[in-house]
Amino acid sequence: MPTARRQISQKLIADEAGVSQATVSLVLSGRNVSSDNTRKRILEAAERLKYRPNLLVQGIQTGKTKMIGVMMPPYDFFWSEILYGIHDVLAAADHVPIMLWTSHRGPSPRKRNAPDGNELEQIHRLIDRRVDGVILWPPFASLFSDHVHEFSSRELPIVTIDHELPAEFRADFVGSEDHVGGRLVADYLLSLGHRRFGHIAGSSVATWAVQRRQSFDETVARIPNAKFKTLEAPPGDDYTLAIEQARALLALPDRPTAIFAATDLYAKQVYRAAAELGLRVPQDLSVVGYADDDFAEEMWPALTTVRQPAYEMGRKAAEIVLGRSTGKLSQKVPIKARLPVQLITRESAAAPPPSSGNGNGRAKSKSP
Amino acid sequence: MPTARRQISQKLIADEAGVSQATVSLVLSGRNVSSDNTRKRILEAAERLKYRPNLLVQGIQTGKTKMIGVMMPPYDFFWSEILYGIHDVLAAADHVPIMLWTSHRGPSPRKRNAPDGNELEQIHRLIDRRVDGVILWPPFASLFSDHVHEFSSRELPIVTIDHELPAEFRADFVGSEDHVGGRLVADYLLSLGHRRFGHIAGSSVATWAVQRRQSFDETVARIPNAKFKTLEAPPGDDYTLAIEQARALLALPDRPTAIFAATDLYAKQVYRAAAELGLRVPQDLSVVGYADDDFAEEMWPALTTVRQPAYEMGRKAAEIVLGRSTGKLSQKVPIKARLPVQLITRESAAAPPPSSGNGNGRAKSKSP
DNA sequence: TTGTAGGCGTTATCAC
DNA sequence: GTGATAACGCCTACAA
Repeated sequence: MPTARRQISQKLIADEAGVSQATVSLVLSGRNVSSDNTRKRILEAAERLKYRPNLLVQGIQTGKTKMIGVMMPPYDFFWSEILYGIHDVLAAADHVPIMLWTSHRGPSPRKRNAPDGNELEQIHRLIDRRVDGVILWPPFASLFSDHVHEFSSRELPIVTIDHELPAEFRADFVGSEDHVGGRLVADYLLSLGHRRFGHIAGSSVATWAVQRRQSFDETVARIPNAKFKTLEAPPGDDYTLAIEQARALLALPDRPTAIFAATDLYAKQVYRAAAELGLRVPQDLSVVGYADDDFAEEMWPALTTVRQPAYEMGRKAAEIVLGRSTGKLSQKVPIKARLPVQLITRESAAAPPPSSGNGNGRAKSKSP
Repeated sequence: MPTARRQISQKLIADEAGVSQATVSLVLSGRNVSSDNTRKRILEAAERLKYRPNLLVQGIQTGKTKMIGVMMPPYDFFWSEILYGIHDVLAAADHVPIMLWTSHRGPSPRKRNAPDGNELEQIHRLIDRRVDGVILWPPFASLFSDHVHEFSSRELPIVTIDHELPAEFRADFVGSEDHVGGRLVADYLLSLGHRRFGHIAGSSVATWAVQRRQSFDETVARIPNAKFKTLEAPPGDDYTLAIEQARALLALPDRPTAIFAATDLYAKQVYRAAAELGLRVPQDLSVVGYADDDFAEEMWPALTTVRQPAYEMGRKAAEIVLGRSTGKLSQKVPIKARLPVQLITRESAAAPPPSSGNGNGRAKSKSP
């Protein structure tokens, strides 16, 4: 009968097997080719006692906790997919994610996405538990980069997703080809005959947003008679703002015939604003989103959008933190991984209405 | 210049402040009203050195890691809401969730939800890190209840959501009024005039499914001339099966005029099956879902469904584990918390078609 | 191959 | 109030 509420330790196994605790440690960790005899006794005792190693102790001993801080909420389909990717890679490597975030809720009318002022505390919760590295989602990385110094000053591996941190942080990055995505959309809309564009760009401090915007704008700007109007959002809650921006774009004197929304969530708001004005998508207004969220193909009409390989992005991010943590990834200069994107053509974009006074369909698009 | 790669410890602070390490411990943990003098010196030194406590050590000392195992994926909107609830309560209590699960992906055509055979390993990852308690989602709790013994035998607090474990596990439970939800749906459909029902019930081993089914069936069975056909799913992947079940129900000789889907996901499949047959919802077929997932109101037509207070359920679950872990919750008998549900009436249910040969609208529903 | 002993960064129990 | 000193459970030389 073991004393009181004591854990089942290697010491216990040692006693059972008649060896020293050190030997148990060696055998259980497989670092030692002990004699088959003692080895067997130890293994059996461990089995019998249902021994389980204490990774806390291992952590303070080895400096590795096999825990990764993941500051990212299950915000929507896209981010959940990324979480799946992270999870799978970590689990396969015998690591676990500690998932934290700093806003109370997610998107959709029922949710909010406001910072709650506890960013520093959350960071400290990770540091105090000595995670081996962290993965950060864009709003956090962009809004609270000061706090991120808490990580970098302790030389914790950092990977950001969809937002590049300044070089001083020495953070790795995983994203998708945002600089390609904007161009894909622009080319597509131009080829349909559109010449007046609106763009709901998202936060001006988020690199994913900036790059989508730039590549879109640049591509459109090359066409002589094309016009475009871009609306940015201030850092912070951009979702509720999107509906107002959509209304603003549609109220323009020279109303755009196509709107590029930098996320599918924004696109949804564009649909609403269009409906308010009795504009039909795509007959009166073409809309293109970004991300290929799960609801995109069920929107009505189904949303044309740019698909990012979310699950793979999550995997990649996890692989990088693990690589940094274990030292297997030695490349000094921060990694900037960009996975390929793909235009998913559905039903929300078509040729502009004939009366629109600019481009009017593929056939005539070359004769201004 | 501190030696090598040593952590900033209480010992260091002690040296800086000219006191013993023990005193530092007392002051930092606020367990002691030291003289204002030393207290100040210690606090300043800690600040200067950017000291951060090591919760790993604290964990092996106190037996509390302030980490909660959350075996639940960001499966969809509903489960993400629950995760938000859990997260918020844990964070407020200075705890963190370790989120793990055992299937590779979630729902939707792009996802799967099959067990991956790593359930035991995942459980051990939590135990090895000495979490203070665990929260389990239904598929896990119902499919792998054997493994759950790993927790209960170590007397770890267990809270299951939406699925009640047998008494031997001494597990607490949080759910919603599934026994009310089924009745709400039945009453509503009956009042519309329906008399022939189909029910896609989900797994027969999940208590949420069983209770929704029972309360639905019982309510319908009270009506003399009402018929109903219920299809269950075997344990495991029920999502891909739902479309087939929907087809089967609609192929019945006496085709149901209303189908109650035990989840919104199933309801979506019913829409598909109906579309395949050219049946219109709700004119030819009424459909009611369950959960009020985020896509429910955007389905076409908008889905009538039963809303569960997901976020609150998550909060409740976290409050219970915390209560158990800290001992503040002393009630011996397992808690069974059921939060209220609410019928959300939208557009997917209406009176049955006149030609349906059974009930035909509210007006005549009382004269058979 | 196996045992001894020191240390990891705390908390906890005593004395002083 | 404060300081030794012993745990906590394990890893890691270093010895034997």
